[in-house]
Amino acid sequence: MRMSRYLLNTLKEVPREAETLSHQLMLRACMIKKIAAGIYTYMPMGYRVIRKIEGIIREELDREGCIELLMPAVQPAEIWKESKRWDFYGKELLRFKDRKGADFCMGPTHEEVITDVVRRELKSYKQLPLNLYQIQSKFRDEIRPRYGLMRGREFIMKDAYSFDVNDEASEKSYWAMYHAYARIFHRCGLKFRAVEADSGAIGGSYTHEFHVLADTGEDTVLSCSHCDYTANIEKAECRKPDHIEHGDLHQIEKKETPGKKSVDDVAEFLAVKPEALIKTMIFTLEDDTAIAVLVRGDHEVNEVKVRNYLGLNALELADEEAIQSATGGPSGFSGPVGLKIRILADFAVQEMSNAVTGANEKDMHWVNVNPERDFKVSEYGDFRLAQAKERCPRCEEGRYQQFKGIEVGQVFRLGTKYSESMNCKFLDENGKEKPAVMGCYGIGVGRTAAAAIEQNNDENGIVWPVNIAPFDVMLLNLDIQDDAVNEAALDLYEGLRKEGLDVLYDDRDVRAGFKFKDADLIGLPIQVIVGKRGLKEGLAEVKVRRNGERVKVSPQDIPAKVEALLNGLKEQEEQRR
RNA sequence: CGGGGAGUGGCGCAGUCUGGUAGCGCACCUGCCUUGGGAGCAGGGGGUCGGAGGUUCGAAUCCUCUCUCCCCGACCA
Repeated sequence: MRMSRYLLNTLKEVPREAETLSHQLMLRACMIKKIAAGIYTYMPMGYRVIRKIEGIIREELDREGCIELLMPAVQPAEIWKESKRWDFYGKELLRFKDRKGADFCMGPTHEEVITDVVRRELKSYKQLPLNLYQIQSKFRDEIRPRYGLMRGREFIMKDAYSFDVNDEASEKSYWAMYHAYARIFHRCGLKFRAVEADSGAIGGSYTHEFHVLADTGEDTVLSCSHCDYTANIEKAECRKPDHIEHGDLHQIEKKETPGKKSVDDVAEFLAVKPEALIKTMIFTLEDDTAIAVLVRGDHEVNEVKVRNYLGLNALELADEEAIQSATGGPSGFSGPVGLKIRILADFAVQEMSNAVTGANEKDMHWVNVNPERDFKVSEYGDFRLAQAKERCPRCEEGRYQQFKGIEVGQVFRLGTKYSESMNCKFLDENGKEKPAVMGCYGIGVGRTAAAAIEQNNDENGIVWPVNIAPFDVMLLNLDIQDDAVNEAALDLYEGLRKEGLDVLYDDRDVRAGFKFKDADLIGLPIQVIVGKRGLKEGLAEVKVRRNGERVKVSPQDIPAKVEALLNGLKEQEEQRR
C-alpha cells in the first residue's frame, strides 16, 4: 500500500479524552475514531489489526472443528423471554421497539439465537458434538464506557457455542476451547493467564477468563504464591478465619461521633483500628426489600458473592432513602443492632468482639458490640473481597499475590440452562429425548488489539507483535524527489511484495524525520529505509522496531533479510509467557 | 445514579472573571527554501463559540433550561 494513497492521518498531540496508553496510541496512529461514547469506527489501519486477530482465531477454531456462521445483531424479545433473560438482564441490554411495537434488543451475546438455530436443526446424537462460532459486533449499554476499545459499548466479539450429548463430552469441548484460546493468545504475542472466575449473569457452572497482564488492566487477579489457584478478585475465595477465643465482653455503649461516617474517620475518632469496626452495608433486592451485609471494617463487601449466595441477578447498594427506611438512620451510621431486616455477615465478623458499629441514628455509634449477644445474624458466609497477602484458601503454604489483567476471553460451561428452557433436544442412542449440554466461549477482538498495545509499546509508539501487525514492513523512501532513490524504493516495494509480505510504502513528499516518527508510532515490526545517503554505498537499511537495531543490506538481499527477521521475531513472540 | 470537570475550525488550547472586530499552536492549501529523527519564511482556506430561550444598543463572555463528552465513586460483565 502506498501511504500517499492511504487514509492515515497521524496525530502529534494526544486527544484529551484518551486516558490509557493503548487508547492514546490508537488515536494517534489513526486506528479508531469515536462517533459516540463507546462507539468507534475502525479506521483502515485499525481494521487490519482486527482482521489479523480474527484470522488467527479462525485458524485455531477451525482446527478444533468449530464451524463459522453469522447471526443477526438485532434479536427479538421472544427468545429472551423464553430463556427468562428479558427481565433478568440488566440495563446494559439495549431494548427498543419496531414500528409495530414489538420488542427487540441489540444482541449483547447470542445464547438465545444459537440455541434457537440449533434446536431447529438438531435431531440426533449423531450430529453431536457441534461447535458453532461467529465474529460479529455486539452491543452492551455499559454504564461507563472508557479506554477506547478496551470497554466500548459496541465491540467486535468472537463467540462460540458448543453442544454435546452429556457433561463428559461437554467438558471435553470446554478444555479443547481452553487450549485453543491459549494458542490464539500465544500467537498474538501476548503474555496472559487463564484464571478462575465468577460465571455472572450468563449463568453456568464454572468458567475461566483469559487475562492479558498489564498494569492498566481493569481486572484484579489473585494468584497463590505456592499452588496453582488463580482467580478473578470477584471469585477469589477467602480462607475461613481461625477461631478466636473471645475475652471479656464489655458493656455495650453509645458514643457520639459527629460527622464521622467512613470507617477510617470513625476508627480515628474513637482511637481504634479499622478492623475493630463492623461495616454495615445496606442493599436493595429486586423486590425492594432491604438486607444488611456485615464485613470487618478493613474488608470490602464482594457483591458478586452476596448475589450468588442469594441466587439473585440484581443487587443494588441502597440509596439514602432506602437506608433511612431500613435502618431508621442516615447513611454512614448504619449498624446491625436492633435492625429488623435480614442480616448476612462475613465469616470474619463471627470472630469479632467488642466491636464498633453504627447506631442507626445521626452522629452516633455503638461500641463494645458483640455478635449474637447484641444482634442476630441470619447467615454467615464468605461475602468479602479477598486481598493481596492473605493466606491461600486452597493450600497451607501460599499467600495471595495480586496483579492487573485485561480480560480478553472467557470460556463458560452452560450446562442445559438454555437447552432446557428453550427446548433444544436430541434423541440419544436409545431413542430417548435429551437436552444438549452447552458451553460458550468469547473473545473480545478489539480488546485484544488494545491489550496488545498496552503490552507492546515504547516512548515512540506502538511495537506490534508480528502476527497481528497491520502490515509486516514499513518501506521508507527518504528522497521522493530523487530518481535513483525512487527507483530503488519501487524495486524494493515490488520485491518485498513478491515475498508475500504486506508492505506499507511511505512515498509521501515529507521530510525524513517526519517519516521516521510516523513509522515508529505506527509500529510495524520491520522498517526498510532507502535514502540517498545509503544508496551511495549501494545499500539500504533494515531496522527492527522492537529493539531499534539497524543493519545495512544490499537491496537485492533485503526481502530475504526481512523475511528472516520476521520469522525470528515471530518465534520469540509466540514463546512469551 | 451521585460527585467533579469540560464543550471555541480536524487535533491541542487561549479568550469568559471585568459584555464591544473570534485568536494561537499543530494539521490542511499555495509559493520559496530545506531534506537521515515531527525544519524555516511568506501567503491562504476553514469556526451558527454544543443547543434553546432570556437580559442588553451589543453576548463565546451574564441568567435559565437542555444536550454531549471526560474523570472519580461501594458502578459494569
